[in-house]
Amino acid sequence: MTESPEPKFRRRAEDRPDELLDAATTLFLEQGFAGTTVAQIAKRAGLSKGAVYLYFPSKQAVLEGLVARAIAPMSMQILADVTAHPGSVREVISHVLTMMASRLSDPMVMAVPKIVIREAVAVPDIARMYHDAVLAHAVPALTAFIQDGIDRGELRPVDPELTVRSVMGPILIHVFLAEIFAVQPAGGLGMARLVDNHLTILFDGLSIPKGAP
Amino acid sequence: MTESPEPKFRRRAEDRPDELLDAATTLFLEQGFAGTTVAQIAKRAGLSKGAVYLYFPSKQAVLEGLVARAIAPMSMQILADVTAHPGSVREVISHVLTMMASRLSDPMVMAVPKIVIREAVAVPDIARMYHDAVLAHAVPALTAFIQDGIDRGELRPVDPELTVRSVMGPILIHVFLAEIFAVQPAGGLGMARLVDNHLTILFDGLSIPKGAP
Amino acid sequence: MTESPEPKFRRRAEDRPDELLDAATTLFLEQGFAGTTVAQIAKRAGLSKGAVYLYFPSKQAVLEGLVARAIAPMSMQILADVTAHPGSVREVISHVLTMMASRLSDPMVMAVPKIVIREAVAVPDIARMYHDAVLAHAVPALTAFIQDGIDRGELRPVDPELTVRSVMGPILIHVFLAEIFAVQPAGGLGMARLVDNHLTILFDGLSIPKGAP
Amino acid sequence: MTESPEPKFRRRAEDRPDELLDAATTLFLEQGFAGTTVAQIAKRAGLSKGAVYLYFPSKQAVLEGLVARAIAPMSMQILADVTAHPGSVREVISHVLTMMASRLSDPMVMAVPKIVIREAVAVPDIARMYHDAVLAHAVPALTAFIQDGIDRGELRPVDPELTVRSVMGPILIHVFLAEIFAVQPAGGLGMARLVDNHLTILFDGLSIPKGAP
DNA sequence: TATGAATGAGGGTTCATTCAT
DNA sequence: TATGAATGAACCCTCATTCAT
Repeated sequence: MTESPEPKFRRRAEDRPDELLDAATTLFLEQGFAGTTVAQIAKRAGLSKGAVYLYFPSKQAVLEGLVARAIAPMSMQILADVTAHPGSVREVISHVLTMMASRLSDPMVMAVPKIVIREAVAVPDIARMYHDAVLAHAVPALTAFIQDGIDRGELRPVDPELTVRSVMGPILIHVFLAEIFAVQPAGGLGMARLVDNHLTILFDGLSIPKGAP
Repeated sequence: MTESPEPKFRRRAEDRPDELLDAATTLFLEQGFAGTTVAQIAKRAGLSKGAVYLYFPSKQAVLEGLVARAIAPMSMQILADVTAHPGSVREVISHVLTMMASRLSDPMVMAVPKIVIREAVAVPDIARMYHDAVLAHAVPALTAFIQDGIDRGELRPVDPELTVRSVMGPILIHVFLAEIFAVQPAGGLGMARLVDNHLTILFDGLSIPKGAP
Repeated sequence: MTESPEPKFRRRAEDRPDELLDAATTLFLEQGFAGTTVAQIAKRAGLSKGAVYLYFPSKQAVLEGLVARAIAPMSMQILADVTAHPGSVREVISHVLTMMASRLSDPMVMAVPKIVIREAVAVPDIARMYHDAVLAHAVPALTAFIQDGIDRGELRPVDPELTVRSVMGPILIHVFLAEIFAVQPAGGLGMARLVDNHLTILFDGLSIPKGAP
Repeated sequence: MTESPEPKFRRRAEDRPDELLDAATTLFLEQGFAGTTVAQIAKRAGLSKGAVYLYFPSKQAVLEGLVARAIAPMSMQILADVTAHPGSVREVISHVLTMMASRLSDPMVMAVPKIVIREAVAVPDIARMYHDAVLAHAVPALTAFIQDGIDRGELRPVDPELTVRSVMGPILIHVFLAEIFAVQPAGGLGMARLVDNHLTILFDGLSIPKGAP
């Protein structure tokens, strides 16, 4: 085979879809789906406008593709975190939240859920994709995990399905407040401190124990 | 003939803006801002397209107007709830969350925050409006309230600012899961049960007290 | 009779058309016909938009009305100046040009011809109106007057019709250069100086007479 | 088959801008800028409406482009005519006026100044463009040329700046009378006769010399 | 594979004109 | 006579998509 092994200035065609998805993710995040033109995506990916249609049949397909690409690993991760519990409930949840917090701190990871939330109304497909691939797995897994903790006598006998909201909610709201409304605590995002504070409340409660001195 | 059956024109319509805002709220919610045309808004409000511009200088002004209209009462309510605390911290927070839960169950009340979250990226003005009018008041008020509880020895010495996330997060995430991804517990939305479950965890913690039999 | 004899704040209805025409003249001059809205005219005349249509059937009718109003006196004046010649050709033309120069220096007098020239292309009616009322009288009158001068031996045997251009052209171009392109001589408009200079050339020629010492 | 009969698309069309400018010139002339739609321009140039925006960012840019295109050669020509004077003042001016008259007789040449005069109010940019590119060069050049003639003793000691009006005015007014008001001498436009008549008056004056028999 | 000229439908906005009051 | 809310027809401009090369 005569062709140069590493052509510097020609990307390999099979990288193109990913490059387009990267470009689109950034742009959809910054400007919204409707506010982003195909030309902008193409330019940012270093292609011509027409070439985008060689890889995706429509602009909406780019959006769906970007969600699909992000979903797989995310779904895996959460399940892995929850399923493999090598310790007490508190230790596992502590680990899951810490992992989640660190991942959500990465703007590129946050990007896709934010886009999904924004565009779900107009493109119901992607809401369903996200639901089916992420939530439909993660929420039941967490629910089962909490049920397990109750069954084993580690946790108070709460409603496990509703308790999932208590476990995840504070972390998610923290991130959304910061991302959407730029509402941050005095000292910066401080995800570690947040997780700490949240875990204390989550397991020990806000109230000072009656019997304490 | 006692009254004209269908007046083609309505004159001196000082409630036209409100009718337009109602129409726009529904449509923005269902189709997004970009996906809604001025003609649709007009039609739903029973006007011609051009008449919209008698009341709002632009489509974006309709969006801003709709947010502005919703903001005032919302901001008042939250503050009123938090400021007037006629009981223990637990009682007040219980009351606040119950109120909030009941209000968020009303689709027309949820509509505006959902629209704001969706459109905040593309129209930063409305994110700022919402922040300034609602969050900038509510979050500090809650923070101060929690600090107060700590000072009075009712609450564990947590970080009050971060704790606000623990107080509100679960309720908000519950609603969002339901609204955006149609994720609901087995028995329906069940806001009352959610608040109950959350309050138990929030104040008493998930863990079963050590000293318990 | 109880009503006040001089109602201060109610203009008499018969003044309305003139007030509208005044307003329109200023606005058309500043912004062009297409660039002026009926609402602007109404506002400037102190009426409501709808009231304009009580006096003029259309926006274009306002334009035509404004031209018609200005045409009558202008046409009279020129004819009077030319027809009644109480002196030599040079004296009469000197007088006509001086009169014309002084009138053209008045912005409100210049306004209408400027508007006509601008809008004549799009609204052929007003070109014809202006032509019929002003030019169709003034040009032949001047032509006849020059022919007369030739017949009486006062003027060189030139083509009288073409000579009208030589008589009027310099003055008109001077004004247009100033009005449209803001091209003025060093010392300001200087209409008197222009007329002087022009008359000298017009009657004596630029060339220095051969027989002069 | 030697050639495709009617190519639906034309590619790599670097003369599209010129075709658009030609189309726009005709239409602006006939209907005015405001009275011409982008669709009309496109249709006349054989393009779709949207394609116009591939070549010009706005309708106004088309207007400016059309003026810019016409300005360059016009400015050059006038300067060349005036600067290179290979003869007496009378010979040069005779040549300049003849040239000018012949050029102004071409409707496509007259088109641009007419458009500029019409639209200068609404789009002040083009008045300035025209002034800077054409008048700011031509008027001073003519002024200097006349001053030169005076200095060399060929011309009467007139005001050279004002005299420019006397030189050019009659020709310009002749054209404008014809173009705008369809006022023509009995025998048609007759530019040659006009220039002749005007030159005689300009250099020798209307008056019959005193000393003549 | 890649380009970019070209299309054409559609949206926001303006405004002359009408009409109920 | 006077108002000004309301209409509806355009118009400018954008942009996803197509297609000849």
